[in-house]
Amino acid sequence: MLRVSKFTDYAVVVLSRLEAEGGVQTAPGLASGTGIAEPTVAKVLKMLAQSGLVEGLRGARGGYRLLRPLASVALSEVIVAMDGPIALTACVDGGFGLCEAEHTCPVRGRWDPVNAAIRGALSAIMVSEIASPPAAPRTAAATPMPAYAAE
Amino acid sequence: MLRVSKFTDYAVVVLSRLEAEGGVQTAPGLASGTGIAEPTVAKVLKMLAQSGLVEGLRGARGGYRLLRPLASVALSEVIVAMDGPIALTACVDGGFGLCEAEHTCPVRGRWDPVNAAIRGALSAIMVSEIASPPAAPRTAAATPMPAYAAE
DNA sequence: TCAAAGGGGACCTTTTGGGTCCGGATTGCA
DNA sequence: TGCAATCCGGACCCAAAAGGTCCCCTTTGA
Repeated sequence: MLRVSKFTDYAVVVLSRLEAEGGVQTAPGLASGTGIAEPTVAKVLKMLAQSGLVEGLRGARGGYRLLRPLASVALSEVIVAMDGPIALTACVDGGFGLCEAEHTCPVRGRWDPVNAAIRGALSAIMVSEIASPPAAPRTAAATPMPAYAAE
Repeated sequence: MLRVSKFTDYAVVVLSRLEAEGGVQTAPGLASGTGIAEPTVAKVLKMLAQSGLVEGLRGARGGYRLLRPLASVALSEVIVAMDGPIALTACVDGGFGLCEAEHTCPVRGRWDPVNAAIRGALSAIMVSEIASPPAAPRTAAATPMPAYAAE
């Protein structure tokens, strides 16, 4: 249903905890602090480290450290780190040979502006805006939300 | 990976075909015209009919008819019709009792502005913009697209 | 030298998306 | 009046991906 993976959700929670505590935190410590199972937290942190959002420090007294303040980390970066590149359809930017109805498909390549719009929207939101519990009251729903049939 | 279902893709193709041909089209006819398997097309059309985007005419000489021009149908409507409501996370607008770490989770309810932003972006794009093959050249990438690591 | 921690996989389980099929209801046409 | 075409609403099944766990190796401070 057009949703991000749970890992993205976890990542935001873990990042939030990392910034709240400050300094170097261990994976088990973050697990108990967030209530997420430890192996899962470890996996999330590994992925975040590979994307350069956190830094892993090995050895005894090691742990993970935030590399950038969450106010400068766009939500899209976290999503890309956890879920891979943001593309709403399988036909991304004109790949060939994958779609059998390639010659008849009138939609080829036309999803690009849609992807761009989504990326833009997610790049405008910083992780700190959804992570900080006692944060400044953000103007909720800056974008006009049309009235959908709430299923 | 933050993508819509194939059904949404199919729906856009079918709607496009429906508008291109005009009048009443049968499900088998649309299937052969689009290259999509017939049962799948039928399923897509059923869902579109339930959402009021097309109308099903029963009996012999029946078929499906477009109810509104695609230029007035927002892409978000199609996505909602096929994939259900647009909500990036499971915790939608403060549901209770589902998340075990409910009391410790610092992110509760804070995804709402994100959802709103996505909805807004998808509501601004009309189906005709991605459906029509010889359409007017739309200003691609109206939103600044940050440079991601293309995986 | 040892223990605490991250690194990088392989592996398994569950969910769900994607697709097919069937019987029933409706309606135009011969 | 019967028949055939067509939509309607499910149930059902399969495969792929997500979600989660575990193991062993490397690194490093005490």
